[in-house]
Amino acid sequence: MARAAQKTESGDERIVDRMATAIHEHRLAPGMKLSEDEVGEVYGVSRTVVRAALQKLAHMHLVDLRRNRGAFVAQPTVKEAREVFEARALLEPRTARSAAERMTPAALARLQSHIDDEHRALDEGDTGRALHLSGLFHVEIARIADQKTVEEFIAQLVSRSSLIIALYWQRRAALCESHAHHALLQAFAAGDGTLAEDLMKSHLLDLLTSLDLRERGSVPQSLREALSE
Amino acid sequence: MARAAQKTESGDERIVDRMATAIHEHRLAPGMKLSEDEVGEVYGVSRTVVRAALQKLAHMHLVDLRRNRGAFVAQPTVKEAREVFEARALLEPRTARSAAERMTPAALARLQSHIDDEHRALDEGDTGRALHLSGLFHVEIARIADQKTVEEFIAQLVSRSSLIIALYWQRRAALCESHAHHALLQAFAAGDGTLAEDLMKSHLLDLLTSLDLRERGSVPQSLREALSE
DNA sequence: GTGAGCATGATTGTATACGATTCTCGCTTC
DNA sequence: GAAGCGAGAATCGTATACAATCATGCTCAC
Repeated sequence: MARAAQKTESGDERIVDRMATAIHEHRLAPGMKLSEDEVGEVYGVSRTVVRAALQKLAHMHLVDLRRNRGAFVAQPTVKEAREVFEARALLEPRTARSAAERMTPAALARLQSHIDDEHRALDEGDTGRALHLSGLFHVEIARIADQKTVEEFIAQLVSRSSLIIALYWQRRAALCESHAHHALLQAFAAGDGTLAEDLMKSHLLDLLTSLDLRERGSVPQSLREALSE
Repeated sequence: MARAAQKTESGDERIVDRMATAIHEHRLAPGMKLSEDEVGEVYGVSRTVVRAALQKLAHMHLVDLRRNRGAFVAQPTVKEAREVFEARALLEPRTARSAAERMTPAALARLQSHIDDEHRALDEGDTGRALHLSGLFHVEIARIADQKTVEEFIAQLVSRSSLIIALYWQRRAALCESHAHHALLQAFAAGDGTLAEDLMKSHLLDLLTSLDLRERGSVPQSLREALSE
């Protein structure tokens, strides 16, 4: 997970990466059915490896595996959405502080390039990809903090945030995000851990308030789903 | 994960539970090879379901999956051990506070019964089982806090702590743990969130200092392993 | 016309089979 | 005698086949 591109990427890992990216970029919508045969045909592999990939995605809470029913792109509930951001609030601010204290010029450059990529994607109108890159910014911070364990948690939470945003986003201004990231970058450049921690805290709060988390569940895509739970 | 015993537990889940328990209770030692054929024979299932189970255990960092080499009970490094306890320090104190604020008589009783079970196991000399139950105490707190997302993370970290303790434990006095848990219980009973948070913080610190985390790797179990890395 | 019951098709769960990679161990060679 | 090498065995990775479960649409009774 989040490891540098390993040349011999075991079959299913390739599929996990591509499907995860598709979900992050909102090309696979929440609730969509992921038939094993269909996925296998797309990637030219058998159901065996598809099942392994789907299981890994299920562990990340990106897909929902229902016994004897199949795999579906996850549909986080309002409660789950809140919990994800509460968990992020516990983990990320302190991690940002650690990152600031361990910052190096090379790491700073990587963060800057993430922001640049994000802006470029935004200019090209590819908001899905911009969102994905925006998430990677957060994961990169955890990596710089040299906390692999926390990094994995954050990576998972960022992933799930993608789905949450797809379902509950209400505000148009995606620009504020870039501003927040830019401010963080400056704190990192200054090596100001306290500032970085505070900025991250308010950035997450800002993200949370930009969601419409009034109890209503998601807009059911079919009558069946509206009644099934 | 951590769900109430579902009657129709999909084949591999049964194996995951039993193997995880075996690892938690230190019946499966770190570094031990887990041959797919062998495991399948033990549980009377085919390699297909064994592979699924091993994959899930790998996601929890309880087993280490090496491509074309097989599955092994994980051997956390010193660095990993530190990271796990740092992550716990980020998550658990605040979660304990939440739990204290949401405490109910029924939840309090469940915690008490956990402690009782732990003492009983200790009296019977089953330190492995006592350790396992001691971990479940922490997970139960997260459940009471009604934070499923954080609960899953804590469950994983507690699991990994089991392996870490198996490798790096140096202090005999397992009793201090029970004392800490008892003190926590009283804070919960009083509904004192601040106290619970502080107690949890120092409890985790105490756990950490009871480990011998000087750089030395693990004691290799075979000459081969001593030389392989 | 409506609703229950059943048969059929589709999809997942599990087992088995085969090819690929790694490990073992005896043999050759220096 | 020790190091390098290669054939055989063991183990893993993937594909395929079959069994179990669920969804769909029909028939038929009311």
